[in-house]
Amino acid sequence: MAIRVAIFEDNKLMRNGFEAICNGTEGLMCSGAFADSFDLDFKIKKAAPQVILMDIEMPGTDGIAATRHVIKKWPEIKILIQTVFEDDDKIFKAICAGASGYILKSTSPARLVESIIEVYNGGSPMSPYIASRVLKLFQQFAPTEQQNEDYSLSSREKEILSLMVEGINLQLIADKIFISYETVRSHVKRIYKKLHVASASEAVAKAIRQRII
Amino acid sequence: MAIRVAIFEDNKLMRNGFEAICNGTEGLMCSGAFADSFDLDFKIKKAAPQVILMDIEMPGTDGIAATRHVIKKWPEIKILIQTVFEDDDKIFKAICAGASGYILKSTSPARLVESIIEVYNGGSPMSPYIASRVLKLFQQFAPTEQQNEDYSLSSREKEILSLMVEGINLQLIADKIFISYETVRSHVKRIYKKLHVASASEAVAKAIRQRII
DNA sequence: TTAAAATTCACCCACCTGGGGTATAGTTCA
DNA sequence: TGAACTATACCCCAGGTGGGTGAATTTTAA
Repeated sequence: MAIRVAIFEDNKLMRNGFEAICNGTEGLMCSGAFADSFDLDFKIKKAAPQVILMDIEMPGTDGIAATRHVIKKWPEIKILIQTVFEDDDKIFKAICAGASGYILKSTSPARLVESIIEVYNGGSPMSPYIASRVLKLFQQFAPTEQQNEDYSLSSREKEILSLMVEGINLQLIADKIFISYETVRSHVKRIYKKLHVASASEAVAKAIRQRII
Repeated sequence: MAIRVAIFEDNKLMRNGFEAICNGTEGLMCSGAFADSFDLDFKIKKAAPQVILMDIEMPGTDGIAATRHVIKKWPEIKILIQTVFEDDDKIFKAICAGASGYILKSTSPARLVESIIEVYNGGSPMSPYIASRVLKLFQQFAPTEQQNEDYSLSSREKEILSLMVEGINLQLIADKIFISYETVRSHVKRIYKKLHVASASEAVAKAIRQRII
């Protein structure tokens, strides 16, 4: 029994190309090729796909919202995102929406077919670059058991750093923890030295990324 | 120039097998094959690898701790974990330790070679099952799908914001993207309005937390 | 108990920043 | 074809920030 694949892709050339690839491959068949996500439910019901090849940029709801919607309604359908976007935000949102794989438009037809079969079998094909971005993001968000490089901030310093992360300015921090403005500045300067940074932005970025606070 | 690969694997048969595969492949060479991670630094210095094929179960410090150590000391070395373990905890720890890829022992020699080349080129090969586990874990740990407000930053604004996140000051940003200092300031002010913030730290914090860039 | 941190406070100075303007050229879209 | 937006650029000004230095007091660790 061939795997039923639905295609959402607004570019006609690509859509036809994907359709041809699917139908030309043993074990795959295209059960629907659509240019937009209007009437999404109707299209899904009609195509009854097991795998969806989903473009992100599309008329109607974009591919990520469509993914979220489909996964919620038909959790058994596997969705393979295929797009030109390689920015972290898109990757992140697509994964959170429940996509099973994420490949770039530059992927070869052979690899595309492989990927469709892989998602169908429960795997998660990703283009190499995407995979490395996912790992990077993962490292960022993981509840760090990683021994955070020890900058040996004192507790007061940590306290002040976390207030800085809130975006509170130094004068207000002083008021908040009942010490003088100049003292706050002393602490801040020491924090910069310990973190090897030279500005509030850098300190904040480092604090958040490395969960120092 | 062949990619220098070091192998850490306690099973002699497998170690010899991997070594043979590397040396038998155009573009790869095994610059060291070790059964344990004792004297790790010495072994790394001796082999001077660009990619390490790392087993998890090993005498001495286990492969994950070894990964953590090597990445910290030689961040440019790419580490490809190869193991029989497919449990979430191991996967999770390996990624957090800084591994670039994670493949199973069941991987074919051809795929193994591909994977080594992929990590060397900055990609992150993962066995299909591992990849799907990573996505699952990712969904678990991802900061709760706060409906990412759309701040509709222009691409220039995003570019500048991301430079700010790097901690680069406005003058240097101007130099870097070849526009005047005052123009950068104009952009920055507009960014602040769009993000409803009033300082660089706040903007950076918001950008990182909500992955706006 | 003595040395080393941590915490507190102050002053100086140059420069950066945030907020307020204004203005022009180019693009896009209705 | 205008309106809206974007990118570019400049001005002013008050106040914030980063860096340096110095010093007193308390807490912690050796």
